[in-house]
Amino acid sequence: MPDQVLLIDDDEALAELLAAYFQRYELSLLAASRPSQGMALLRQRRPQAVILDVMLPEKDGFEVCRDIRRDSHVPILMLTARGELSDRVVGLELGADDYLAKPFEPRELVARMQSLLRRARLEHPPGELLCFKGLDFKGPGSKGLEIDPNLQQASLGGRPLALTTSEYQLLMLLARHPNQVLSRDDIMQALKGNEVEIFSRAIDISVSRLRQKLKQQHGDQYIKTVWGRGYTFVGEAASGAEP
Amino acid sequence: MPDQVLLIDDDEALAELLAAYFQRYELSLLAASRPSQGMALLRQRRPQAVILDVMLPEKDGFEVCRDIRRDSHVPILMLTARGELSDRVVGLELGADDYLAKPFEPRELVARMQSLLRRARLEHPPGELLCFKGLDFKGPGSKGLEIDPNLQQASLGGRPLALTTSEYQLLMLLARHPNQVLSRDDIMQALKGNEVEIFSRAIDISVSRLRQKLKQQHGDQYIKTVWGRGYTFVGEAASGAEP
DNA sequence: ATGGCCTGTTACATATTGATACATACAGTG
DNA sequence: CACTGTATGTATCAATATGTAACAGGCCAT
Repeated sequence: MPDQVLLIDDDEALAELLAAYFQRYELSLLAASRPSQGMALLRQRRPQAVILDVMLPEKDGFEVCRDIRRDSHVPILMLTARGELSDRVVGLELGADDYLAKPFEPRELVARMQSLLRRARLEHPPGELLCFKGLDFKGPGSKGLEIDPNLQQASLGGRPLALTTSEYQLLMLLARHPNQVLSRDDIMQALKGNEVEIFSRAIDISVSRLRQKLKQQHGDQYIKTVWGRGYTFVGEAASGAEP
Repeated sequence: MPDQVLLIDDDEALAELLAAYFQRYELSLLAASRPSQGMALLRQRRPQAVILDVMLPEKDGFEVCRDIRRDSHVPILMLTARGELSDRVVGLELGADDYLAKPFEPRELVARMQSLLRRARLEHPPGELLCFKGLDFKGPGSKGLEIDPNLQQASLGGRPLALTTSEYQLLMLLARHPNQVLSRDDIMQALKGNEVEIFSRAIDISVSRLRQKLKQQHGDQYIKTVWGRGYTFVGEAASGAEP
């Protein structure tokens, strides 16, 4: 079953062109020329991704993006006017996942769309619980760290952690790559998307906050700093249920 | 014996170019133009690393990457389309170890490959605890030196050591080559890569600091100096868990 | 608007690392 | 053995990287 992509753009010619193009890559295109129609299709057909033009009748693409984000995490690729970098920044903040400046090569759109779809599929390993052994060898009752992607909920030693969204995402990212160094850049890319400031301590701060919440009476931590390179999650995977 | 690297890419010209280039750096190249061929070579020849293009016939590089990861930890360097940062994210999810955007300088590919190979040589098979008998024969309670690659944690006499990243790496390197002289150059290569000053006392200083942290009341030390040649780790391996 | 939460920035405290400098150890010389 | 040139040990300093408290702006639900 091919992935379905919803295009919201009033350019009918583009819609036809893309529909033909997408077929070659086993993608099926749903086209909506107006936002209201797009939102309706989104609810009815549940596409795997959305392509959203910035210039639209009724309301602009940013508002539509925000509307979509209110009740869906569907990947959104925005078509921005040529090189409007500020558009990209705004879009980012509203939750878009990628951008492409008009005019573009259809091939590039397909490539980026495939990339988005891949990412989305990867990020939704349905229901798989991530478990790691406890680090404090003294306490026998400790159940270690558990991350539940369904509930977006992590718990330590059986007690739920009150993590914010970004803290949860950071923990998830790290935990899915145990014993692997992730550079600040990698983390930025994964969490924030492409357009990011080179110099920022944002990641350090997030890690610091996450560590504090993960630190119950342990001296030890799941997140280790690799000086000059980045951060690493250390932890032995534990099978779902405890013996 | 040179390291063998497997290239999976349908660009024959690139394969030839790289083969010639690699020779100069004592690397040998195995080329496969299709994923199926690549997987076969991977099983037969057991290369030390893999270079994987994203755009491939049959199936894309991401899928191949995932396939490889199903039964191998071999280091993978992915060649991504220009600037596709989201590809980088996806690759990360799938377990690739490094990325390079096309087009690239062959020299850069070689550099990154050497870095990957070095890292792979340094790394210990996951999960295996390195244990050495205690050196102080007076104290019977001593549990000696233990290095846990999972937790990136070394402990002496049962007490965890507070080692910095580079101290831990140095200890790991030495301990993985017990009773073998490692020159300062070897150590530099292994820990820092090629981009280092020829003449530097950095290693001596690191060894000095590591020795201080390893020196609990012992007069004796795990790390011996071999005058004019380098350093050696002396220690009798002890079986994994002690009662 | 108001207040609370989330998140990034600024600013400063610490930690890590390598260079310099000097003390000491070693090997070779007479 | 004393002397010399070189290698090594390590204290101290400086540059850079990281940790985190305090602050501020944005967003959201009243």
